[in-house]
Amino acid sequence: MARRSEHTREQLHDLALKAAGRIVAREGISALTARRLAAAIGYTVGSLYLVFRNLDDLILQLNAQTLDELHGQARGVAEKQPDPRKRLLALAGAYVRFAGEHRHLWRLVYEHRQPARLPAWYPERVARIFALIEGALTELAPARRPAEIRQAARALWSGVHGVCVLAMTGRFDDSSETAVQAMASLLVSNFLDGFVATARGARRPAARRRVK
Amino acid sequence: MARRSEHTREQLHDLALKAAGRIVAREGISALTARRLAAAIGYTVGSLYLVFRNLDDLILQLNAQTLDELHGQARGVAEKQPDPRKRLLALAGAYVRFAGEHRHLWRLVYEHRQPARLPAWYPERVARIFALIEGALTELAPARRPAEIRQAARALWSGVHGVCVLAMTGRFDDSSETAVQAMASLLVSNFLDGFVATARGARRPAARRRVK
DNA sequence: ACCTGAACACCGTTCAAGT
DNA sequence: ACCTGAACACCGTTCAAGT
Repeated sequence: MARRSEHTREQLHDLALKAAGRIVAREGISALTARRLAAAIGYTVGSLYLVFRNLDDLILQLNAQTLDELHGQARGVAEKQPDPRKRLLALAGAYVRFAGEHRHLWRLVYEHRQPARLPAWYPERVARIFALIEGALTELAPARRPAEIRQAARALWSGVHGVCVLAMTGRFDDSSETAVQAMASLLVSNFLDGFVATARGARRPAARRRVK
Repeated sequence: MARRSEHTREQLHDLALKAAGRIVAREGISALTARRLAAAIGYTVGSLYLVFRNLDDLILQLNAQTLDELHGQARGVAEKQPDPRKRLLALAGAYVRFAGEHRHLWRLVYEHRQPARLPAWYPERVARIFALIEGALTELAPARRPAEIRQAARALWSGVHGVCVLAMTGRFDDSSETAVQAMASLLVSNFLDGFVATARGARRPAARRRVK
């Protein structure tokens, strides 16, 4: 039939990406198939391959979109909180909330098998989110070297991420928002207590006052 | 052809499970297909459905096997370390090592979409591993209530898990064993410092000595 | 009773053919 | 030039038919 070009290449691209997001959000990751997506935008499978290299490419771009949205939310939260400790707790809360609200899209971000050669714009998206964490950690422990801050940001945020992963995949008996929020807060506050306490002097705090 | 019954039902079951483990370990999760697995054990697809309800059922049993192996390694490490703090660090190290050595099998454990009604023996497997963490945390902070210990164990281990997740899926610039081990150690030691410090008195340590 | 293998309803991806 | 839709080589799962 070869329909008249009702959309430019770019429009088709955006149309497909938006539809893909809707499908994943509403019906889960496995519902995203080439045929299903093509039907949703009123084209046939073949057309998708005119705009994307393959499904992996499409998913990567969808994930970038998700990361952008996450970054937007995180920045909004970070801007409202001048105290770095409270800011980190708020960021963890925002992360948990985001994962809960967009479970499938969020799962797709980290479950998707990355291609060997990631386009440069992808890690940049991840780095932008980590920058918020690093900023707060630097304010909290200004004496730390940049490399230490980097490592701490990654360790801490992996931790928060891990809490979400296990919660979202139903590995806890209680996976309610509040229970998960509490766990994330516990992890962050204990980590920060330790991180700040060891900022100066011995890498590990000296013997503590014994419980009487 | 209907081959003579060379194996009992049980032998066929074990044969398939072992072959599945080998395939996942060597060729990755996506290589595990019914046809591929059937060929590996010298039967046809149909036979698999005589022994397993479906592929999901098979994967669940494979994951239980993986969890058993992980538990074995963890217990071995735990027994050798009487000091609870060092034990937790050793356990984190063992977890990171296990994830690195059995990346695909380990990924399958937490990426596999769990059926709505898990058989009881599955969560028991997970609980056995958490018990090791809870034991060490109790020794470290005996004043804590069991519910707090439980929550802390989950928060901390989710954290260690998260470090592995991001490392294994190549989200860090440096995903070498030593780099990941360092991150896991950092997370655990800072968390424990915080956890022990706040065990008594204020939930958050009072103002600290200022850097001069 | 045990096992086969064809069948069904799907996949991702390609590409000659139509307009 | 744009888009189709059939084709290819796969999936998981079922089940009548063979021994």
